[in-house]
Amino acid sequence: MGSDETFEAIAHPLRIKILKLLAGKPMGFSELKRKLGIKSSGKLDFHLKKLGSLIALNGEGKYTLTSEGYAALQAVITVKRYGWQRRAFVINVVAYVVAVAFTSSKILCVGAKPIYLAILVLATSWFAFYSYWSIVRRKVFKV
Amino acid sequence: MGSDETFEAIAHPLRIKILKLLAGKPMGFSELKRKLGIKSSGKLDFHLKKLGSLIALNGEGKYTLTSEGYAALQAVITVKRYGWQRRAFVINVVAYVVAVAFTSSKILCVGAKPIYLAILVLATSWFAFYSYWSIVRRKVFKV
DNA sequence: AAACGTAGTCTAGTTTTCTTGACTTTTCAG
DNA sequence: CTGAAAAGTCAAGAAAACTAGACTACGTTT
Repeated sequence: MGSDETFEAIAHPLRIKILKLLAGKPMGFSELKRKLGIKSSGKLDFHLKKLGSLIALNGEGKYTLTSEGYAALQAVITVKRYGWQRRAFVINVVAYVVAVAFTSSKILCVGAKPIYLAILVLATSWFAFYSYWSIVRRKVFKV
Repeated sequence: MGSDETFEAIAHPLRIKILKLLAGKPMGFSELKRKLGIKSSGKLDFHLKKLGSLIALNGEGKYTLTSEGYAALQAVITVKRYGWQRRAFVINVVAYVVAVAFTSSKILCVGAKPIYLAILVLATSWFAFYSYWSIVRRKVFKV
């Protein structure tokens, strides 16, 4: 499934709902129909087919998200929450902070002096500020 | 522009082409028409309007990408190249490695013993392996 | 056997999206 | 001033997306 088709697959609200429901747990045809509150079987059939390789049937004959479907849903949720651009920034900062915290704890374990921790904290602040500033300067975020 | 509308805006191949062209340089109406190889003005007009806040007119009356449009295009390109899921993984690992490299250099500057560097390298390997493994185990990537 | 629930398919019609082509308006060179 | 190119607008038709509801098939319950 190319990206064109993926974007098209999630361009309809009902299909996003389906992805969200299936992220909760695998479901059969009728259960989905009930949870979505739709009366027409044809309608559900139509949209399930549009979802293509984002969903699949498991051994018990229930619909599940494929890895592609799970990832597409994550993308929708992230974009809804942060917008397209903020995403990369948030992920980067969080990853850095986690990494530094982890590193700090390792360093402290072997009895390093607190100066190293201070340096890490300063480095983190600098990294966060610099990242933010460079993004602001490039006017990447909306105002 | 909400994410639903953004997904819809880029759900058509021609509109993705327009974004790509405008990423190259700002263009006027006729130049876009020529580059896209379409004869109908109405068609171009229609799709430009669908793109909504992803594009805007600059001072010279040429169409340009807004920050939102640029970000949407980046998303399309990234999805095309890596798929939905690999993206977050790649960003995280790269961010971690950069962060650790940066931290290492700071630590070495103040004359720390090489043991700290070794710990960082081990931690990095562990982080990379663990991330990869947890993703593989959850079958997030396609095979 | 009859009724019920699940899991759909199929068709026909509605709505929305997309495309065409004719038309307008502005700008700018000759 | 005139003609041509740029930059659109608009209405109408074609195409695609969407929906409703009837229909099938199969296994379970009564």
